[in-house]
Amino acid sequence: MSPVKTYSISELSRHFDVTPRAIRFYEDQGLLSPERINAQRVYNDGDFIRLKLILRGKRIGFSLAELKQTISLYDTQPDSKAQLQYVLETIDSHREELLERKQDIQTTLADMDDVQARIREQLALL
Amino acid sequence: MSPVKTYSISELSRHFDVTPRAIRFYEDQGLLSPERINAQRVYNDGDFIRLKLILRGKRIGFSLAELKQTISLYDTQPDSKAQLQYVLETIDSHREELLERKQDIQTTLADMDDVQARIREQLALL
DNA sequence: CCTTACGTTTACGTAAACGTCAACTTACTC
DNA sequence: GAGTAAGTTGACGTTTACGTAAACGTAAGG
Repeated sequence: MSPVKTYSISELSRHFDVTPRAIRFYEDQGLLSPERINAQRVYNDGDFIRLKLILRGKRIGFSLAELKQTISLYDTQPDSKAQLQYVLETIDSHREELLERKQDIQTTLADMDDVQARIREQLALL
Repeated sequence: MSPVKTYSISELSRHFDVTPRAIRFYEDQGLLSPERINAQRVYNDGDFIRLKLILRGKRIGFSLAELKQTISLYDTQPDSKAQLQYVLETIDSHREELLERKQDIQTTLADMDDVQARIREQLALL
């Protein structure tokens, strides 16, 4: 009875500005597994979000293999205390990586400030 | 007369934890051009810094081709007003890209917070 | 019924960024 | 001067992430 919103591959393709080929490739790699109606792929909101996470992860610099790990980590429902603890720690280590990359970006932005400041001085002398 | 500090390829390799093969590859791609003494590569402080920028740029997610552009942009001394203006604008567009990637990281960090919070709730119920 | 749009699989191609020999020279060290 | 370490240039191999073309199925519109 619940009317579930669905998407075709071309709708996703347009929405996220990626080729259908790329979306199918993510499925090959085990990152997506949409339903099928007559061999036709039908994506739901869960798939939509997963694709969003994939593309964001890619922009950040993670490989598809890493993203597969991460997303399955977020997806699955671990039950044992040990499993939950493990997930917490894994996220912590990912967090450190992200903070390092963020620091790289900050440093680069600061470098850009320096370069631009020098150029503006040059311009002032003309 | 100025005693210029120099480095061998293996010194750079150890310092930055990259293989000599990678360093030579960056040279092939026009990102480095060390001096030669008897066909042996000799790197100076400028090369040292350039390599540092290359590796940081790679971590951020730029391709070697992009880095070549960017670094040559920072290196060369543009003279005309138009050139200086062009450099300013180019840096601005790079800055926007970096801010977007930084935002991606922030969003991901926030997602991680959410997931961890939910996991801690789960743990509290055990 | 024909076309057009959209989708499918299979398979080979490709660009980027190195890894991995191989075969050789150069530079110390004993 | 023989050995060892470090460096050099090809040249081919490899992984990742798709692109591209071929050949075909399906559903809707005129």
